[in-house]
Parts: sequence; structure tokens; C-alpha cells
Amino acid sequence: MIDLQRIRTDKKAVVDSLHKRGLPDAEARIEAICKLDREKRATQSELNTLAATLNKLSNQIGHLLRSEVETTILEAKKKAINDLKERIKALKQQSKTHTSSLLEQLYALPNLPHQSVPIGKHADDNLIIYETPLNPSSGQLAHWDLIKKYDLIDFELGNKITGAGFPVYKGKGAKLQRALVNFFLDQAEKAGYTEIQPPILVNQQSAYATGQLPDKEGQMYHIPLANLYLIPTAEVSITNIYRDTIVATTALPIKHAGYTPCFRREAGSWGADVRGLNRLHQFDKVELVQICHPDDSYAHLERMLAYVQGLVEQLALPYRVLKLCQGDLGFCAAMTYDIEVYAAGQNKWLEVSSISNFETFQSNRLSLRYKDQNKKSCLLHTLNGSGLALPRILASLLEYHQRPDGIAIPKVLRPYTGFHIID
RNA sequence: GGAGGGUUGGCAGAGUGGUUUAAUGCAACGGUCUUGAAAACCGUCGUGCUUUUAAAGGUACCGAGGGUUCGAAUCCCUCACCCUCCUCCA
Repeated sequence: MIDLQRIRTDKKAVVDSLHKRGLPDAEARIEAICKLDREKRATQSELNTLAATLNKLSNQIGHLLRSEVETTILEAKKKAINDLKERIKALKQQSKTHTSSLLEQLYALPNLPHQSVPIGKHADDNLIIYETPLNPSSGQLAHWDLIKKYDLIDFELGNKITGAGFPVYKGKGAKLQRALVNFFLDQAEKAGYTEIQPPILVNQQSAYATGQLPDKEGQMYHIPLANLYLIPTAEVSITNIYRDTIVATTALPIKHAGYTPCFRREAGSWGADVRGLNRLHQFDKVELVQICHPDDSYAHLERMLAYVQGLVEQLALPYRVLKLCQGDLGFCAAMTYDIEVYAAGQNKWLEVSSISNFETFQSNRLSLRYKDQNKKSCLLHTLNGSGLALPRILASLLEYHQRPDGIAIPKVLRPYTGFHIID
């Protein structure tokens, strides 16, 4: 959520920024917010004055009761208060309407892109900032063929038990996935991330605080009986640990890593492009979350990117790094790097990590703050990145490391798998 | 699922309708004293919104939301969460 203070003081810049993001009616929306804000404050001001009068009169009655006075004086004061109360009630109602309406309109606005984010409207406009040179190859099988050949994952069984997009991992397939999870968690620990095992169901408030609601309503699985949502990413549960907190600056940056299953309905994005492990309703992911001081959040973003690149390199997979353009940026992000690994059998790049700085967008909703030198509460910056998402890593690994005699397990994983090859 | 008890500032904890402006203690911060520290003593010490150049005010907040009342932390209703016992359970 964009800081209202920023909209007040820097209206033009906010509007310009939202235009670039592809909001043609940005000006009208910001104007509406400013108007509402002014009305809200005027209402609040009047309400405060009336409440002060009421409090004063009530106190007087209290004092008068202790000294014996004629009831007519008391009745007169009571009547004066009763007249006030009508107006106060109306103002309270009005103030409530203003607040909820203002919040609703603020919730609907995406974050403002960082000034260095490339201009552009579509995924084609994303900036490729690194790409592993590829050797030409042919005859590589796609992972869905390899999975069948070596009996690693059963999609049909998943269909039977649950439905499409819920695969069953078996034997070496299951073990390879577990090895990857452990490898990622151990690496994260070494890099200073404290491990978290969070709940995978969250309440509505949590989903609002990290920005999944109201923007992505319908993309999460919802359990109406308990009014809870299945998390689409561990980011939601882990970041919400810090909802409504003031963090000591000495504790910054806070770094967490968490492994959870993730659940996504993927409504509307289920198409021809989706086969095998490329897009699932349930998948595993190790997520990295950081809470940083605004002054150094971008330095930490770069470090997080370098860390995730290191993971892919250790798995000996070709990859590329994209800096997302303004139009392709996620709703909450101010800047995002995507890491895509190469899937040799499909001749395709698959996104396995999205590394973003949300600046104060989430912390504003979370009310996650620190105290500056003047003891003033200021919003912190939140960052997160996948480190990494499992199925597409698995897909790329199978396709890229396939040999005539089987699939070679990257060296770093062998202590975790206990085998060198899948044959 | 059943019965009972609870939720007050960073923490502990008083407060059952009106000088409560939420006591007190601990912790924290500043100071005096000290070579330095501890102890002792003095002072400061919640959050949001808002008025103001500032100093200083106003207002709201005692789990959440409603209600009663001139006035609610206090009384009533609804909900959430926590604890104890019973029941069930990995």
C-alpha cells in the first residue's frame, strides 16, 4: 500500500509513476483519494472538538453531583449533551465510511516502481542482465518423458487422488526433491538465514498484509469453514510474523528461510503451454524473506540475487537473470529480478525465482516499523526471493543433466541423494 | 464437543460507573554521585490521528465489534484468542 503521506506530499510523482506502470486513470484515482483524505480529516477535526465539549460537560456533571445542586441545572447540561450526541454519532459514522473507503482505494493501487526499473509494457521488454551461453544440442527429452522413463513422478495418480496439477513423486524422484530442499535450506543457513517452519494456512488479515488480498482474490485456495487461505508462498506466513511490530535497528537485517508447500489455483493461466512440472497447483519451495532498513535494502536485494544465482550455479544449470520492466512488475514490487533456468528438452526458460524489493508497500500494510534517531516510527523495507522453487528446478535438472546412461546428479546434491545417477 | 476461569502499557500487576489525567513494581533511557562500574537518589518513559513554526494541546485506543449511560477498563450482548478440567485424537 502506497504511503498516504507520500501521496499528499508528492502527488505528481506518484501519478507519473502509476502511469508508467500502466494505470491510465491514475490521476483520477489519486485525486479521489486526496479528496477523501481531506474530507476525512475535516470530519475528524470536528468530531474531536465536539468530543472535547462532551467530555468537559460530563465531568462537570460528575462534580456537580458531589456537591448538592438543583436537578434543573443537571437536566439542562444533560440536554446539551444529548444534542451533541446526535451530531457526534453522525460524524462517527461518516468517519468510519471515509476510513474504509480510503483504505479500499489505497489497497487497489499497485506499488510504485523504483526509478531504475526499465520502461516497458510486456515481458518482452524485460532486461536480460545475464545469460549463460548455451551449447547447441539436440535429441534431448523433455522432463515428462524422462519422468516416465525412470518412473520418478506419477501425474495420473495425482489426478486420481486430487486432480490435475497435484503430482505424486515416487522413489528417486521423491528423494531428489527432498535432497534439493535440504540442500537449499542448508545453503540458506550458511548465508545467515534463520530457518522457519510456518503455518501453511493463513487468516484474511495476513493475506491482506502481504498484498495477496484483495488483488489476487480467487488465486488462492480458500477454506470457507475456517475462513483461512492456503498460502501461495511462504512469504505470506513468514513476513506476517512481523505484522504490528517495531523492530530494533540493531536486529536488522532480519533474514529468514522457510520450506513449505505452496498452493495456487492458477485460474485463467492453465493453457497449452503447461505440461509436466511447468505449472502446478501444489509445489514445494524454499522462500527467503528479509526485513531491511530503507537505507540498505537495495544492497541486500543485490546480495540476495547473487546468493540465488550461486544456488543455480552449484546445480550446474544454465540460467539467465531478468530485470523486470515496469509493466511486468508484480502488484506489490518496486523492483524485481527473475531467475530463469534453461530446460534443454523443451528449449525453454523456466522461472524459478522472483527476487523483489517491496520497499514500504508491505510494511505499511503490516505496520512493520523501526524507530529512527528522533524516536519517530518509520516503515521498514521487506524483500523476498525464492531460493528456490522445486518443480521447475527438477525439470531443468532432469532435462539438462540427462546422459545416454541416465541422469547425472550434480555433485553438491550427491551427499543428499546418496546416489550419483538416475538410471 | 462439554464445564469453568481469563485477555489492562516492553513485562508483571492494581483498578467493579465520575479528581483515573490507568496506580504501583520491574525493565529501558537521561542525570547526580564515582577513577570506572554497581548501589542509592532525581528525572523521563505507550500507540495512532490531529492542531501548532515550536512549546504545548485535542482526540481515540484497556482482546475485536456493538449496546446501556450525562459519563464505561468497569455494566449488557456478539465474536476471537488464551488457561484449567472432562471428552476425543497424531
